[in-house]
Amino acid sequence: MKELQTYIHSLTPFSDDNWQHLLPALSVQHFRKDEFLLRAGEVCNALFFVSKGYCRAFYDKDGVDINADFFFEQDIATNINSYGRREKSTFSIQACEPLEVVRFDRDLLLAAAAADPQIETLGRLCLQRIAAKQEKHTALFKLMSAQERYEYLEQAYPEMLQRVSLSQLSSFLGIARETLSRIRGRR
Amino acid sequence: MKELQTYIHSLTPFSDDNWQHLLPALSVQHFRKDEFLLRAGEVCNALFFVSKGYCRAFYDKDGVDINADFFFEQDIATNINSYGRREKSTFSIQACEPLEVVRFDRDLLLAAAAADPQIETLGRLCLQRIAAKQEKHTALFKLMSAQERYEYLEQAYPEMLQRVSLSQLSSFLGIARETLSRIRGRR
DNA sequence: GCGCGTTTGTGACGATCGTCACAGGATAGA
DNA sequence: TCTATCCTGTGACGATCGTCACAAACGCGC
Repeated sequence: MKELQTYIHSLTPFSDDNWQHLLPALSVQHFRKDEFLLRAGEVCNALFFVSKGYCRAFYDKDGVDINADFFFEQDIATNINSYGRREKSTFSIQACEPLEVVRFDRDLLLAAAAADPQIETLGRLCLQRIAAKQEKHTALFKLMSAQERYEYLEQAYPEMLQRVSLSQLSSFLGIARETLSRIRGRR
Repeated sequence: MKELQTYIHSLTPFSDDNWQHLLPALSVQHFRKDEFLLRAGEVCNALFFVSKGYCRAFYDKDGVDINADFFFEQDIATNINSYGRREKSTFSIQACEPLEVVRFDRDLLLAAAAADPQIETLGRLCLQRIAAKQEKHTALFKLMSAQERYEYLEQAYPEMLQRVSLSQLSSFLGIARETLSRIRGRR
């Protein structure tokens, strides 16, 4: 919870009163490694603020995992298409380590936002972050080769390389595990 | 303006009163083909709702245009990273046809949203749309080969193939113009 | 320290895709 | 109608990357 408060204050002014309005929508949850926060096929009814550990979003492509995204401390994990449009999720979200999150329940959050505009603002700013992250990530694939994508990650998000295994990273970068191993080798 | 009203009503209930609050932030603008809505290096101070025509967002990679996105009628064009975080834009936005847009001025919009929560809600919903579009587009590159990406576009956004030239489409799909020509050829 | 499962490295080979070069079509303006 | 320009198709070739197979390294529990 403390981490969340810090995060919120970094985004927008937020009084105790605002916090009291928000609180009913929140719950702290714990997941063991490999447990699911969201399963493909379900409709996503929550945002998950990561306070400890990390998780991944991944597609199942013909029985093979393809990682869409990783969410570390202070990231917000969700499926926007599912959360926003009430569609079935096309990917799953799963803990990669013992995980602690603050869950934002969608219905309760909407009620809180209707009662307190500052919460609506917070929601908008979170979405801005999420959209910005996506915008950057998509650019990787348009502008860079496999090797360049890896090198970009190396300098822009070095912590990710420390925490995520090569096999998991490869599909996130859209390349084969073997290719990533070779890219890393020649340096 | 009419198109914008229809669009807004499709997102959220919006009274005349809300509209009056929003109006000062809006202006209708016209661009000739090839004119710029935003240039790389500038900070993005507006959202652009496309009412007629279409435009593109593109990166300059070593002097070559790489299309990041296309925005058609009822789309909202902007650079989220620049608009949200006040960073210099890494891409430009340019009219591909004679273009009519409704410009949302950032400062005036923030003021309007502070005065009227329903405008804040509208902003959140627009961002949700933008993020959802990005989420889907990124998935293309992780899950599909060049040919599959083209075929996906063919069935999911057939209008795009009608309006955008093959050369422009190719960089959007992350493939060479020649390759796209061949993909289209074998069918 | 030993064994077992998981992760990473490597070799061989083929498929896909990008690059360069050029030719044929389409389009618009004089 | 003629020409200049832009867009699209196509051939040849090489680079990159994926796939399959297997070996080496690592981590973890006993």
